[in-house]
Amino acid sequence: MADRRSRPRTGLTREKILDAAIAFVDEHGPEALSTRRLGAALGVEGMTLYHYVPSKAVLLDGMVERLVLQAADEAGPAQDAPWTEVVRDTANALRAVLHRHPGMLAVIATRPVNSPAALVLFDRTLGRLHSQGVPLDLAMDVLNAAMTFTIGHTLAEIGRTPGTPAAAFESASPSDAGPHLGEALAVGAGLDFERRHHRTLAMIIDGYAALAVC
Amino acid sequence: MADRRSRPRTGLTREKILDAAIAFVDEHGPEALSTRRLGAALGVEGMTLYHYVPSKAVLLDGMVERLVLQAADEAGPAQDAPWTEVVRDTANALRAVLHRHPGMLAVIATRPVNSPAALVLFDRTLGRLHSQGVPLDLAMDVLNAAMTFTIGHTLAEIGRTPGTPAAAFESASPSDAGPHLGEALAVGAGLDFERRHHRTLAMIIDGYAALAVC
DNA sequence: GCATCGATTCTTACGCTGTAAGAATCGTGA
DNA sequence: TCACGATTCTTACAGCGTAAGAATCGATGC
Repeated sequence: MADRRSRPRTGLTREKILDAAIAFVDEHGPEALSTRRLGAALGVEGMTLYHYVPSKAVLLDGMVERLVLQAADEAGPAQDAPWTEVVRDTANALRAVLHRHPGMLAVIATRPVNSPAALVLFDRTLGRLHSQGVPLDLAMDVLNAAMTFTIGHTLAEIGRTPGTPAAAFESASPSDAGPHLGEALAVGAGLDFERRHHRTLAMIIDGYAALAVC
Repeated sequence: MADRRSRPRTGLTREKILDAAIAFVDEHGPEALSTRRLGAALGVEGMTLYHYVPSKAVLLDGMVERLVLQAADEAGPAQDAPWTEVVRDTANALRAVLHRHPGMLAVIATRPVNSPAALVLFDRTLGRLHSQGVPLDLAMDVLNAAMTFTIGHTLAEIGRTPGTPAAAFESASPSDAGPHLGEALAVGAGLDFERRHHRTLAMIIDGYAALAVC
């Protein structure tokens, strides 16, 4: 354990940098993230970060991976739950994490999740479904559908441009939205995103459950 | 019609700029789009664009709006089709447009679609569903679900980082992907994205159709 | 034809970005 | 104590978005 000759002077770590970067984009938006500003938030010059992370692209990938791992932890260790619950939990955990880190949505949407850790997680979930008799191709499809729907839905729910924190339709007043949309908004339709997500997710899962039985 | 005293010297137009910008991101990726480079592609200095578009943010919004209008045109004028067909056509048209302009995916995912034109279109589709007896809140939900799923699904399908044109799992060889994912890929599962999109979309639509009947 | 005017384009400049290269600094093992 | 290596900072460069103003061009009024 003495392979490191000297210790960091400020306790800086790749993980600390990634977490600080996630906190930073949550507070200031992804477009405000720069090496110099992130360094300043960590009490360090911008170039110092390059000793821990080779480039900004890798930094962003690391942030995404951190979120994916967090979502996986959250999905809970209900190892023997029926696969429909597994899929539902996974999607809900992803949604919860994205809600807790709204600044990361634009990042995760713009960047493929190809990190080894993410693949391992995906594979593990795939295995859970397969062990319960779900054919592999259906397992791939229902997982992919649940995740992609969740990301798309959360994208529509949480404002996407950093300056526009409101959801897609909340910012539109009923007056300028057109007759039908205006009426729907006046009734309050389309604003309970959690309920809508839950309902559509159930349709997807039920649909694949019916396929898996046949 | 003589309110304009002088004519543009290179035939430049807001629309031409937006189309050139879309073509540019399709070819070089969204991160390569800069005012100077886009100007060069149009045979003009970068600052010239600011005479037609007030900022890069507005430029990006305009590009997204152009795509939305294009998708609406594509959905076809089957005015009296059953609402399930309307939803399906709308989602498929969106998917087709996104496929034709892969560089725009990151842009459209990062930017809310709040333009007046987009709202008018959404309202019109909402009205089509409502006139066939679909309650407004269900119409909102099924449209939102179909669109968000389509965007999320296409995000997962088409590589997201500009340097990574491959789909999410195509780049992962079966060997390093884990046992189950590896087996699934070896069988070729999860690669026919069009079929998968179509199938899950049908589940969503059918699910809401069942709700609308009750 | 010529002058004029306004629309269009270009030039310059500023602070910001990511990051390459190398110098400076500090904690630790010998 | 000394030297080494890990860590941090300094400097520099090209490119970014864009503010401000100068230059240029085409159509119009005389």
